[in-house]
Amino acid sequence: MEIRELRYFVAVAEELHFGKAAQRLGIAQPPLSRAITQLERRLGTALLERTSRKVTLTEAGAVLLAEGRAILSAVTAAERRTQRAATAHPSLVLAVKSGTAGELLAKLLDAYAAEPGAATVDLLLCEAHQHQQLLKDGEADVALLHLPFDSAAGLDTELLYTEGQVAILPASHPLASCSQVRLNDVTTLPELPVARWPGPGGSYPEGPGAEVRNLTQLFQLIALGRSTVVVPESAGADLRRDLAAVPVLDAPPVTTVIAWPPHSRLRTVADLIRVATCL
Amino acid sequence: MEIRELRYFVAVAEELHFGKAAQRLGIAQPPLSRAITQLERRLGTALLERTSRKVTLTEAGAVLLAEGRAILSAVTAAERRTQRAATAHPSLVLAVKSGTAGELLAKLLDAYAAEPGAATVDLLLCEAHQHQQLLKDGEADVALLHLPFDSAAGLDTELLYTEGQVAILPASHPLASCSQVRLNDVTTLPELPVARWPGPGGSYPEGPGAEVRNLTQLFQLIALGRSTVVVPESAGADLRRDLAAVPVLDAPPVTTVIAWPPHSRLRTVADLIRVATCL
DNA sequence: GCTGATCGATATCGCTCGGGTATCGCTGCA
DNA sequence: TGCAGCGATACCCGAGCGATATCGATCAGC
Repeated sequence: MEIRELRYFVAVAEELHFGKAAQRLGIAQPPLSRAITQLERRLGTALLERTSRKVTLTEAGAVLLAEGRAILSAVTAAERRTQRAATAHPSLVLAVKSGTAGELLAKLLDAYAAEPGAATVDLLLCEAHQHQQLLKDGEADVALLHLPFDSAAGLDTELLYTEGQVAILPASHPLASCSQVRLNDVTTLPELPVARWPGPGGSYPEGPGAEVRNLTQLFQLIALGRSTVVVPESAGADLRRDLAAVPVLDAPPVTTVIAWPPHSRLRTVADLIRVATCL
Repeated sequence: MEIRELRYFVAVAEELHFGKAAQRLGIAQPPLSRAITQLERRLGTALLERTSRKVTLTEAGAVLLAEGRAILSAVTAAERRTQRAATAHPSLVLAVKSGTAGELLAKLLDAYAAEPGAATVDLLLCEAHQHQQLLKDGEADVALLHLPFDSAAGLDTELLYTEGQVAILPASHPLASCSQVRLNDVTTLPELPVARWPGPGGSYPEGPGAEVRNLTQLFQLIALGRSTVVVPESAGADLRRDLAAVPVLDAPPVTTVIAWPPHSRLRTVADLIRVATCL
């Protein structure tokens, strides 16, 4: 199986249309048809059911689509990482969500900078849920992420920090004076619907709450008495005066982990991980 | 970058000899030289330093070797999994070390078999440290492994079971009557050197202890008063009469996890994981 | 029920490129 | 200094990839 064939197959499997896939690939349709047929012959199994009106994936095709996407990511990652390793002083790209525990990050960067032979660290600010793809595509070398919100599937991780969650409420709200609350107390307030974040696909889940993209927006809304949210303790530190943070007893703890692709052998990555776990 | 080029590069990088690599690949040396040169030109970076006497990897080459091996594994895995998905009733291959907690495994298999739409489960008995490669090569769909002994790098895992460790001693040994011991007490007995297991490479670490491959061999040795070992509690259950198990207070706990490749989308794997975590 | 549009498959051609053999040039060693 | 080992280069041939033209099947609309 060759990368070219895989790239072609993934295009067709995603478009479910030979013509459009060929256009996307910048080739004509007949060689695409032929390449897929040949791939099927090599594997000895049908990947697509085609009539002249509709193309659908077989079971085997669905499996190959998932594996193929991962392989294509790995290939672009390999190319990028190889090229970056060839530069004179390769920098280290650390992917973090904007809003990641500022103190931890500052301490980490300081401690690593003090290491002998430390590389320049480039921060790659990304949206939530994006870390994983950045690491798999080779755009980042290492990331800080928050379980269970972010997925660490297929990544190596080391635990850095565990914290509870707090509810952010308008300072004037009756619950704001409680010393602790339960999840149900805050998620079921009809006057303060819990805000919604974009999911992995970038689209918002259904619900009554407002759609927000970042903490500033969100805190504004809460201060206006229009919403509420449950966030990790560190995100609720240093609040505006008109907001209050109340520990939520039964919210799942949030774990900050440092994550990297499993076959990374860069000394700089290893150093950063060592420093991070010793903080 | 094409798979063919990657396969060629990995061969040369491993052999560090164009002639031998060409032989291993079943092609002549000149096209191999040319393919590597072309790969270097495409990536815009040198991968190998060559004189007419010696070939060495550059930094970039070392990175590409690591990434390339992973990609080649992923490709063979994709082929295998695609072909298996095409069979009428794909079975589920579960990789376990011989000696894996028998009771847990039996319960798991029983519970899964009771699931509606359960697939046949093929057990793939493997050596320690082999699981990971079996999953990455697509020979197994899911594995039971023991942290921190086995590495789960790049795999998704779910925790199943945590247990302490016990020292296995001859029943007649003075320590055998203690209710608990410390690691130091048993690992520093000059008359009973701790047995050695083969490492990830299949070779044995240095040390005074005997080399063993399985528990039966080992228990035999211990009964003869020639060795001792620290193993998870479950491996020390149902011992021969001439052996004793003593809890080791400060040995790290052993965690049995179920592990699977991160982009597995097989319903049968998902079912097995669900059953396993609900045991 | 016919007709045209849509879409994947097939036929055929030209050219690129991968693989082969022969040979060169460099290097370390006797 | 001559030889052996090894990678690079030169050159040739055939497989395979991509393009164009065309076919055949299926569905929509009148």
